[in-house]
Amino acid sequence: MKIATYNVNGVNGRLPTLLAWLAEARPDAVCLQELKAPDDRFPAAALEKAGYGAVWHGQSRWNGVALLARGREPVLTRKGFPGDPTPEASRYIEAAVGGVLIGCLYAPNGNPWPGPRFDAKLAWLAAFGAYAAGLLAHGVPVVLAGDYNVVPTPFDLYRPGAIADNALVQPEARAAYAALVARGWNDALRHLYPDKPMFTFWDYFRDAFARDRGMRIDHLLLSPAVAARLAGGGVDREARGAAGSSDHAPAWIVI
DNA sequence: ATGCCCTTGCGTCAAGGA
Repeated sequence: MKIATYNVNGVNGRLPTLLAWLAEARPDAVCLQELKAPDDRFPAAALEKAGYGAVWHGQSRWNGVALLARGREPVLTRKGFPGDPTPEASRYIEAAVGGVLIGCLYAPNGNPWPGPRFDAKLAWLAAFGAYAAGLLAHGVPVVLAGDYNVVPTPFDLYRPGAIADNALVQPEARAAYAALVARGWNDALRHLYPDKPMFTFWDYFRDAFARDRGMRIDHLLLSPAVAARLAGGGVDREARGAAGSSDHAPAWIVI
């Protein structure tokens, strides 16, 4: 079973590139973030034609998350999570696919730092961490995949010490992510590739992708039951290089 | 120190992104 996460940066604007990637990569389950579309403009028909069932939690202009499943319908378990400090923002959707509970998340960016938006990011990450701890306690197979908007360590960045005033690299944000891993969530791609950066994002500025000035901010965290079955993973960098691409690349695992 | 580039919306610019 191949499970992917992809911040599409506009699901309608990117629909052709999304469909091309789905046909090429053939993931069994996909977490999408930054739909930038309200519920009634989610392209469910086009995705169904491509062979994917879907559940979604949209929002006009910003945020928005969805879960796709190839050849079946995801079994929706929740939109949003208990304790979310900003439930009006569509940042979480969760569904069961093929016996695995999958949480698809889009954490707040938190810029500019410092300030209220960064404080809101920390509050969201703390609340999400508490919810995730509850999932772990159930002992069921869970994958929490999405755009965490955290560069976990300097190694996950094109140049250690770069963008030091950015919300994505602040110690408090890194501590929130580290706390998830410390509680028992397995950072799948870092586990598989301890010596490779595995960037998932390159900004649109300054030819960042061509110069490989990237960062790793999209993560798949696995509960112990899933981590024990981890068989492989990667980042589809070529998707980032396609014309009209999102600024993120898909990241994926196989269990 | 700043902007670069890109998205969506009822829009001719703003706000958010990271």
